Amino acid sequence: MVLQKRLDCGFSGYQVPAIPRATRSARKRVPFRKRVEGNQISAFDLLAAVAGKLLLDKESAPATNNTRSAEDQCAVETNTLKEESEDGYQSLKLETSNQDSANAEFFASELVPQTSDPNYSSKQSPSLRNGALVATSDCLERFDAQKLMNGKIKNEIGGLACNVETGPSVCGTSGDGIKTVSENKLLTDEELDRTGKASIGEVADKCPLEDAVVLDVKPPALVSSDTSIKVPSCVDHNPLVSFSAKQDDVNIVSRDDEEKSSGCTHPSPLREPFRSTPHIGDRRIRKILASKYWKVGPRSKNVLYSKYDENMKSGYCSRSAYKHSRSGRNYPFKKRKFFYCSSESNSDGGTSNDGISDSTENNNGNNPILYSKMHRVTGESSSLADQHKSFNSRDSHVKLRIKSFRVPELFIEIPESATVGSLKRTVMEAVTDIFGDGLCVGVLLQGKKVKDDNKTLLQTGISCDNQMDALGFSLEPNPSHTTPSLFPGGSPLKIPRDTPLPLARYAANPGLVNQVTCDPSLEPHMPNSGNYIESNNNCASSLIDMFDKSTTESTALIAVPAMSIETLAVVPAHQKSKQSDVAQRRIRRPFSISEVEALVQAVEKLGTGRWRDVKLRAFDNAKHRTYVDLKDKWKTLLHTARISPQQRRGEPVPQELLDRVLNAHTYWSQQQQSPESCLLYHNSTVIASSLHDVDEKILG
DNA sequence: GTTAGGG
DNA sequence: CCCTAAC
Repeated sequence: MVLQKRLDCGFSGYQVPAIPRATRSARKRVPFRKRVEGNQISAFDLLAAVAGKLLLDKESAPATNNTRSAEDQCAVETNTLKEESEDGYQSLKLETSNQDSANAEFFASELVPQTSDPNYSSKQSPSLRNGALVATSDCLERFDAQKLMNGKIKNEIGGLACNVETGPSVCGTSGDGIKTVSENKLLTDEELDRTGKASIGEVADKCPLEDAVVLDVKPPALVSSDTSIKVPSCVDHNPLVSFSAKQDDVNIVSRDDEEKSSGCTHPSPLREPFRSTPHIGDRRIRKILASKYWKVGPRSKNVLYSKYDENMKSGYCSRSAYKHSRSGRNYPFKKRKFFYCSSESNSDGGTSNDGISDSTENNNGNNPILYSKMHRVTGESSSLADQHKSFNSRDSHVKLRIKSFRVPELFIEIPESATVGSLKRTVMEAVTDIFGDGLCVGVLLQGKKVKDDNKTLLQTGISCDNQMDALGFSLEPNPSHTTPSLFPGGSPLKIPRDTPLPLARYAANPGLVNQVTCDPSLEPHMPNSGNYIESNNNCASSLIDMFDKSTTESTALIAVPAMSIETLAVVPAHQKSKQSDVAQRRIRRPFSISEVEALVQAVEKLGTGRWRDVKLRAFDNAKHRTYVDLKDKWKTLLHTARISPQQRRGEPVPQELLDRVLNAHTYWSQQQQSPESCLLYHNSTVIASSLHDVDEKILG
């Protein structure tokens, strides 16, 4: 049979924007909308997702009206970089960045000390516990919700790690309006003007809370590299609110390759919103997202594998994730039904994720209006507020700038015959899956994960004086599923099984015929005529093994990690054991045509019932295929062969192979019953060709 | 450890 | 793919 040749592409990142080079050079802004319509892969979606994610936590941000001032409008710049990875694969790096730091800034708001009071925490959205990083970009505001929705954002997420670099530091006291020095001169007056127009109120109006609820929009995941987002510190996470900006306002700015250094992307999970502080950090930090290896479970025909970063291993994996992932794929953002500790958090208007608050010059966090609003909205307890206040007054701000987010490396294998469109869809799906549901941000200080969300930055050691290089951020799975640490007193680990967890499944579009697999280093392989699925298997297996390894070792799952390692660490022994008891379900790896070919050939020769031999003969090198798998596959092949083509799903198996399956099955069935019929059978011209090996063997 | 079959 | 009974 003819197998399609596949192309393997390694993606170290996605370049969001496909902004025309020329444009970029010119540093012009490209209307967001335009880009979207441009059928770009979704830079838009990606951005939206990212932005949304960062900005909102729908769950956590129920009702906030506040938004960031219009002034905060930010432009997202995109940078397209092409990289050549070591393995020779082409890597596409998608980076978006805000062009104007002045316009878009990503600030890390201080963490608000939280009380240990369980009640308190329960009220908060899980993500809120600490300072939230909220990044809101004006530009993103509007499109966000809808776009995001359209963007199919999925729940599960892998972890991303990013490093924060210290950017040009701007230190200011809380009182200072922190004005970021714009590195870019890109903004035009007009732009600036525009930016300034939107008022908070307007924004709020635009984004009614209800909408958010109704839509159940998930915070988009984010990711854009080099994107600086300014978020009012007081901004709620309410997606709607955040995205209230007009579309017009949203611009993608292409930026020159000036700052390519940033290859990082980082996500900021909204899940853990920080209570944004009115103050803005003094420093601007550039976060670099280190790409990790993400592993993606195969979906239907297409399989995307991404490497998961070791860091990510930290354990964001969960078996449950796998199962959930199936359902997780619904794009319409489902409202997350379950909140970790309390469902209240959802309704809690107070929730705000503010991790990074965007501050404009005005809002430095000092903006009284925003401030008050924030409190009101968040509904923080007075005590908390007080703490907050005091904290702020004496504390200097740490200003963080996220330079870029880097999408985890993904490897895609797709037939040459696949269309570009299918490739795009596949990639898009992979990306949306990854960012899909929410990401939470993990903070790493000098390589160590900062677990205590209640500690202040100061207490944690993150201060203006610190080397920001030591600060890193990682993307973690949605906290709502995992954030035990947030509830010191409670038992975090309850992960309700019945609760629909967002899953992440990186499945390729079902409609696609492409098979995406991993293997960067391998050349496209053709099935061998021999029984062995040689290189093919080897490659695949090696990759898979790698995946498996990382998965098991790290405990991190590809898709939706249920919890982080740390989380696990704090889990009670019994719970832990419980988890460990449940072996992780293996990732689904659809059989390729070449594998089917090999299987059929082996079975024709060896017969059914000798799966171990079949395994050794044809899949000895495919470590991930057990004889049970082969047996099961044969079973399904047989079933497939017996049903009408219309009823078949998945990557179509050549009829020829199916015919051989039926013939072999018939033949061997007869063999078992009456060995004598063997000869008779062999004479049959129908199977003769396919069974000639068998003949030889038998006859010989 | 394999096989076979249901889930 | 998982789980298990049966061998």
